[in-house]
Amino acid sequence: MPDQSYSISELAAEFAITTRAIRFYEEKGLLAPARKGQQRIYSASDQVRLKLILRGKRLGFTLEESRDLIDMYDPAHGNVDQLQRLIRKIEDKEALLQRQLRDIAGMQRDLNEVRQRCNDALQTHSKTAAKG
Amino acid sequence: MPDQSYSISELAAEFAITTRAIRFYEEKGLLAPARKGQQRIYSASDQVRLKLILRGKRLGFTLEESRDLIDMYDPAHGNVDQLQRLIRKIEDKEALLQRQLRDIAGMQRDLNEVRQRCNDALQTHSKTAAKG
DNA sequence: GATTACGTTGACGTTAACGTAAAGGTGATG
DNA sequence: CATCACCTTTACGTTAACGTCAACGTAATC
Repeated sequence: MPDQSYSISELAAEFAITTRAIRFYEEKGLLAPARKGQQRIYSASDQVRLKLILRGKRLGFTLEESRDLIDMYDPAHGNVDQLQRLIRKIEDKEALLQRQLRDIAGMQRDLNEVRQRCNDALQTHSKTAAKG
Repeated sequence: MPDQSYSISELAAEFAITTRAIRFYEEKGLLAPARKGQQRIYSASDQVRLKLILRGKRLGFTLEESRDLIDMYDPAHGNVDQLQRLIRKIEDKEALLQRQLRDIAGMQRDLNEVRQRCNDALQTHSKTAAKG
């Protein structure tokens, strides 16, 4: 039995994107679904790849970056040289993620500060309304 | 004394971007530097705004989103209604950041797994080389 | 067998975020 | 005063990531 399969519109619905986007990802080499005649048949691993693409997007990665990242998953690692280069790429990405963590922390601090000021202002408003 | 001021190329150098980009941000309403004749003079607060713009970019925000975010900082909050809407926007952004945190964590797990496999493969290679 | 629902491949349009000249102003310097 | 080094505006070019038709195939259904 084939593990599981999806039509293009099923995947589109599941991830709330358009079929056009899915075909576009294929055009860019991020997906390579099987075919049944003309029609695309997506496997479970295709679905996972799509999930990874969208996660990459949420983190601000380009499709090309996501493709590179996803390509790391398959063991296309031939020789030692390639493996070492792959490790360097991984470490680069990890450094980027570290920076994003710092950026998020900073932005969270800033947002909390603004919210605090908002709440203070609301307090003032309610007091004014009560006393006025 | 004016706190501190920068020319456009000084800012560009500091943040490793082009002057074109800085002017573009102004065109889009994210910056509004003072002028000395024709020339732009950037204040310390302009420099901070630019820093915030770039942080937003690193987190995958569009310039418009960053502009909205940065506009929150100034207390342009008039009435209660506006304050409450601002708080909702803040909470939306915070939810987005939470999701990014989860995404980053997931990607870190994935990268570590791939790195592990790489290292294993390298081990195998070195053993083969030693024995061969 | 015509409609409906789903799929396909082009191909052109659009938006964001700049890049890249072009053409010129301004102030110090050899 | 000519040459830099820096600045200005205007304007067209570019890339990514799709959106939006158009024109068509196919399979089930009324």
